[in-house]
Amino acid sequence: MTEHTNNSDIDEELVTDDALDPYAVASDADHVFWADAVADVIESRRLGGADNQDETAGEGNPLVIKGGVSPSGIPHLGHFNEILRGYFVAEVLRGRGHTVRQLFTSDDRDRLRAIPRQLADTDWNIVGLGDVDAGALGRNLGRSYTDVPDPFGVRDSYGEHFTQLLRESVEQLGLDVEFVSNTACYEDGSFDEYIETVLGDTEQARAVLAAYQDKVDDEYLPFFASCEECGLLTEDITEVSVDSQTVSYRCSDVEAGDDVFSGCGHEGTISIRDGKLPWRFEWPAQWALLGVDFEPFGKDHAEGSWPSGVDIATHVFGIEPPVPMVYEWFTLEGEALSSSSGNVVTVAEVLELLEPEVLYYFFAKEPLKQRDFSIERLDQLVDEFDRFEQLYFDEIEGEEQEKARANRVYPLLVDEPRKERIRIPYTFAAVLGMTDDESLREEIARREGHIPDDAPEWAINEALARVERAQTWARRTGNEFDYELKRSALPDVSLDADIEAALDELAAFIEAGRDGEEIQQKIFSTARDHDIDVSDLFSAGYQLLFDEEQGPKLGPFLAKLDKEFVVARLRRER
RNA sequence: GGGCUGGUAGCUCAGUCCGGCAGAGCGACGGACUCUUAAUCCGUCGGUCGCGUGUUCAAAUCGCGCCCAGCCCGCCA
Repeated sequence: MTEHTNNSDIDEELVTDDALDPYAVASDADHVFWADAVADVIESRRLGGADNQDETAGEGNPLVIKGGVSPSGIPHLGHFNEILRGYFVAEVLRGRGHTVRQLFTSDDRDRLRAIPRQLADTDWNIVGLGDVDAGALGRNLGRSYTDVPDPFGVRDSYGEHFTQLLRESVEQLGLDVEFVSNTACYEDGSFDEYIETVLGDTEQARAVLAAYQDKVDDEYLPFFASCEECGLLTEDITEVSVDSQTVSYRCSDVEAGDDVFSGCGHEGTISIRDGKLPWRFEWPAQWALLGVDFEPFGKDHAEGSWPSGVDIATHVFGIEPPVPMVYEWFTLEGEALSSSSGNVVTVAEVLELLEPEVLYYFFAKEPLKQRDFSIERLDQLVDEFDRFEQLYFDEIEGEEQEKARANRVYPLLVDEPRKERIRIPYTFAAVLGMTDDESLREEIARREGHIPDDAPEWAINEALARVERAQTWARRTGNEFDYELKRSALPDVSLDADIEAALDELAAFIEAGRDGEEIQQKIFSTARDHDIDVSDLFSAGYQLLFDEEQGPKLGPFLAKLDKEFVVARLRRER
């Protein structure tokens, strides 16, 4: 039981109901996977009620899972909580025989409140404000995202641009999610009846909301109008006519949080389809319109919006609120994800670094724990996933609980569990990434025992695809795996005379045509013959090839490169 | 003022709901592999489980009180 507020006006029965406690829903001792606990609550709450005989949600009456965000800027990893948390619950429910629709509302009638420092263009290039007409965006502050022009001049609006980018990420993840535009719902009249309900009994609306917001007084009218003259979403509603579905307004300044947006002073009358409900009413109206059964949301909504939403759903719209779930926010490299500040990582970027199933795995972890997504330490996440996968296939030992968890969750991460799949350890894949020669990559991976002799072709191809990703990771982070063959120019290296003599001998040996093992042997014997430390000779080789102190197993690597280049390089000629 | 999460090995974390020998991966160190790779295999080191207190035969785990860190809400969405 959680007290959301100490305001005595609030309906005690509602807020003490565990099924409506967004912190309690996902915690259940009987399940190893949180989504199972959530599904239990959804079944008992939304299907098993006394006035509902349906035990299974079928085609005609599916369960509805929703998420949603404002299209305020670059869609980043954190936004995918709204989709992937719901996805796992949807999959669990489908596994129990229910039909489930997964929806995502783009809250695109919200106001543009701040200009992000970074934007992404139509092709996902991250650009700064200097690359767009920032002044034009600034003049549109306070207007709906769908009333702000697309800064890249391609799509109909700012809102549509960023919604489309989000949709592209969803498609990349192979998810089946129906997008709903809030603006479209206003424009086509879908919200009419809910607006009429709110504006038709403003006494009731005020009475309910007043328990949560002190600014609600006897004059308060819960509606924003889009000014005909300047487009500002103004809150100064002077008159409401439910019968004619119009509101009159004065375009006054708007204070929204810390921001103030100047109104033009225009007075006019508009259709209710040209305005919007305040968020506190709009959210429950979405539940009512779309029949939402479950909705995950960030902890920012847990204390204000959610309890008031429950109250409004129940007492204003007369519906059951959906089953809720709070998720904690991710950080990126320890810092808050933020579109506006530009500390973001996109799904497209992440998928260049790891397989989709690893990203799914990240989102399958406990929702209430704060987690850091660290690109610097991405190898740890991938290793963890690989281990999880091996637990599922009984390839390694593990504690009972983690095995149970792997058995339950792993099948939800992949299209189809395939025991024959091959995973090259991520950091080793990064080592392989130092050469662009694909046959050499495969040969080294085979030699090191990462690819079995009887491996199917598809498994080899998928395993080697990780090499590209790990290479991208190494280059992006500039870490210790970020080295590449310095083929075009001789690195600036100073070597002792005895080392140089050994290199010359090695070059002559290689020039005669030798295989990898022979060369490897020769490195050791040459070092002995010249009475130098073996590691110094290896180091000299790595410096000449990579400008690094260390590298891959040298003999086989040299053998795979073109002989002419290797000989010349060892002789420090080019 | 309120809420959430975390503090367990050098690092990242599991275990806490339901009390029963303190765990994993990585790193480090040592060794093996005719060979000092960043591979593979074997092994070793490493923890007053944030602090205090209560309950208990038994506490990382339950109760109470603290400390530290991060985040959210306090009327924007």
